[in-house]
Amino acid sequence: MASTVGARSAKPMYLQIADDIEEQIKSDRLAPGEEIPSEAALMERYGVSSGTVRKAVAELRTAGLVVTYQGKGSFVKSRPPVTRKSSDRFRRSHRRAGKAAYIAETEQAGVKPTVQVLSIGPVPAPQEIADRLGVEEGAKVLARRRLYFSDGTPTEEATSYLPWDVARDIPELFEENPGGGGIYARLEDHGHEFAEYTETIRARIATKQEATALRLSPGSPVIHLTRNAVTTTGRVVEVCDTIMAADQFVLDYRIPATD
Amino acid sequence: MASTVGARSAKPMYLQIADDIEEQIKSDRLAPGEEIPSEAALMERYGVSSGTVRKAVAELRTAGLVVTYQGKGSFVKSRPPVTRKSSDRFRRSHRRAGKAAYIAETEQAGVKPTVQVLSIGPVPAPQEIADRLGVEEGAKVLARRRLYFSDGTPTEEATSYLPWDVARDIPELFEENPGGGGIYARLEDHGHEFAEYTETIRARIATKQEATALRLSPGSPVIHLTRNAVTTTGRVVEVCDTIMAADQFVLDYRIPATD
DNA sequence: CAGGTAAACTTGACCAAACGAGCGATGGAC
DNA sequence: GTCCATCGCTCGTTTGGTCAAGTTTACCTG
Repeated sequence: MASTVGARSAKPMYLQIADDIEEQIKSDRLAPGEEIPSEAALMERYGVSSGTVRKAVAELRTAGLVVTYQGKGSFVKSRPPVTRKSSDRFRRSHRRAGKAAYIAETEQAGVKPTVQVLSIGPVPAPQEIADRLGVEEGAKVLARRRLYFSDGTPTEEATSYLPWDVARDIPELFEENPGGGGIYARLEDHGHEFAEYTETIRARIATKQEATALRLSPGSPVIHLTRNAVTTTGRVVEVCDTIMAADQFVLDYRIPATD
Repeated sequence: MASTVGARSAKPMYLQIADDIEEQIKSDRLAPGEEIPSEAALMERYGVSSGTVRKAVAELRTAGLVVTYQGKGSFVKSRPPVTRKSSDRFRRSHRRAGKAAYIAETEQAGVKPTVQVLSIGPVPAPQEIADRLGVEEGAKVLARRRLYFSDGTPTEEATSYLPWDVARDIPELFEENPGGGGIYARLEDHGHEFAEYTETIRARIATKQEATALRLSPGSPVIHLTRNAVTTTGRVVEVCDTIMAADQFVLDYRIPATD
């Protein structure tokens, strides 16, 4: 495979090299999981310095096309099955069938979902969470923090916050496995009938902590989704704060036409 | 302001310098729009080489905290008023009051919205659009491409696609200004009564073209939102494909609890 | 004062090199 | 066969530049 990059081109060398490799990835000449040429090989092939090939590889990382490991090399990112999160995942019928929302949503993606509970216990409510729950900032709330995996890859980190006066009456909420249908089923078992769920969506670049938790390259985008679970009395009995790897999810919503 | 960075620290110098500057930004010692020290000044202040300060500044760019112009310097990104897109923006009452959806949504953000029409005319329908409109790929559809600005800053690039047999009966759709209430009002005037809007949300890093159009730094995240406007007969009479600067928008959705 | 030009300043692309940290294969000792 | 040390390969951090491209400031002339 000869280099087709000319020194006379107006485009910077590092972009030309990145484009070449991107083209190979897009045309499957470099398959997902396959290693791209090492820095030394690229330096020789394109006749440029180490700094220039590093900048090219950094471009590919920024574009989300490769992932790099020190001492190993750079690999084409595999494109995982995408999970669609639709409104249907909160149907009571799923819960009655023993399925928590995350089970319902990953089933159609054909991936094996697992969940790792990171912590369960009382915390002081951060400002935004307190506002949403209608409690004082710093008030005691129950936090359930967990990491979701699809086919062994971490895709989502989520923390549910529940008002203490609601949580303390439901012992399953303090267990790693809250039982069939998840915590929403347990809340319903205790008389909290849901009227609606509101979701707030933001997107940004992952923080260092998030990138580590979700095994993302620095600079990767994440979706930040915050959900209120609202009962028929208008009370918010759970706020779920979620960070998701953006390339792993598609969110679907339906908005009825109203006057 | 003395440098507090020690050579014996385990953290790489470039990250320490980036953290220092980030701390100044976060504590408003460097205000939005203000210039951070030049590369030469940072080199002298921290006693490091140009490559190291450049790497530090690149970190800040990746984190979305600064924007850099060749020949000028690096500036703290201003944090613009955030526009919330909620379900309410599609209310018929807004349209009857002469407001298109984008007017309704920017009003509460206190920003001055403007729109620049980039092109209006027939195009062959791309695959995903064709699938959504229920036409053949490549079929003739009307495309209305525009750029939205808040307070003079581009925030969103949107293309509406309408089936040709629907569009050809509505002359206003071929004009830059389709009239009060926007194209949804014109579609309703012609008997297309809306039942619902479906929205599909993705997030990713902006392409080069998108970054240029929205004046974003390379590596900035965008929200990709695709909406179907569905009539009471179940027909999709418009697909709107939108790329939004992620830091400028918050999306709100309500999901009714159903069985 | 206004306009043009040159100099100074700033970032972008690129070079060449050194050393540290991490990974995996290989070979030798037990 | 297992374990450990060594070596070669790979990327991460850093140095110390040069030249190109863009912006701003200073100076000179009309």
